[in-house]
Amino acid sequence: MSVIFSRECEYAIQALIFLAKQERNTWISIKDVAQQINIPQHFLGKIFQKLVQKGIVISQKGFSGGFKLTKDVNKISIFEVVEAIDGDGYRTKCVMGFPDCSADSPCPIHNKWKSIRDDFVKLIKSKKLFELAHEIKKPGY
Amino acid sequence: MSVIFSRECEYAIQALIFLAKQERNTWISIKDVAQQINIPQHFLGKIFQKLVQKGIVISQKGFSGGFKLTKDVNKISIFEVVEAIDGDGYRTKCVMGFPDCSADSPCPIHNKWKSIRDDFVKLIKSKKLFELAHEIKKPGY
DNA sequence: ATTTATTAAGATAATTTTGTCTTAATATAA
DNA sequence: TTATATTAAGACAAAATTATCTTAATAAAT
Ligand code: SF4
Ligand code: SF4
Repeated sequence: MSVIFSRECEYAIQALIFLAKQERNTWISIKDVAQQINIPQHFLGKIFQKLVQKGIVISQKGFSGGFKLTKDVNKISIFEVVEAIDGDGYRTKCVMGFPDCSADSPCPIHNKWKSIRDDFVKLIKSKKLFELAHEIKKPGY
Repeated sequence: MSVIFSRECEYAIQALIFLAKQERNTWISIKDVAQQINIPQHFLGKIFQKLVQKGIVISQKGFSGGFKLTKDVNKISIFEVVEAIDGDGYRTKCVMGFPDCSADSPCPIHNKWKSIRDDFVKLIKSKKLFELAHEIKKPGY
């Protein structure tokens, strides 16, 4: 199992960090991305389709087409990517899986959990692709 | 998708909180637990098998058999339950899914993430079934 | 125009997770 | 000793997630 994000979402983040490292205003093909960061090509294709729909990347069909980011790399946060792919479940649902609990009479872990969760959301909102692209050192990046 | 723990693990936590609410030293049947907290009976059966193997509950076959907690309710933490069912992946793997990253040269989110994660582990280590059983108010509990 | 490299999209498949069914073993009660 | 209620265990099934394959649409280069 993954930690918090789905596999799909993890791939999205990794792929966008890769895109953010490339020269701006050039079309990068799925094939390139998938090969370089070593994730399944066609699965990534579908992920990119979602990201196009959400306005995070733009696509160009045909010869020497591909994808590029719509906004500047310092305007796209991890949070945005997660919302686009996984939605908000990770920050709205009960961590112990209790259904129908809206914390009107919170259990002994709720408030602390909420604070931890909020810290996490703050973290991924603050971190932009820019920073990660700049600093991350992985094989192929 | 669940938040952090697998469904299986969420069920385990819920079931053990239920057990912790029952009178000590009485055998509680899977059927009772499953019906009361509204989770699949046979799935819960397998979960309890794992918990028996890990020494968190003890089982008694046959007529008027069932399960009960081995230790006292204030000695079993959520952390213990999670380790038994989900293992340690949630606190050891990369949150963005990068393989082969042991944070020797940490990326811009690693340290903050680590600190948040450690807070969470501390939280679930500190909360015992006792507290939750005592305070949680859910239908059927 | 034709070829080629690409995304888009849908069908299919594999894997993992979750859930159900069935039978055997076992312990109690009658 | 027989009937009954239970866990144990394994087979099976359904659903969700992840991954692959195929074809169509499209755009550029020749
Ligand atoms: S109060 Fe407790 S049980 Fe309810 S949603 Fe919050 S963490 Fe879950
Ligand atoms: S340093 Fe960054 S990429 Fe590496 S494990 Fe930590 S969070 Fe993941």
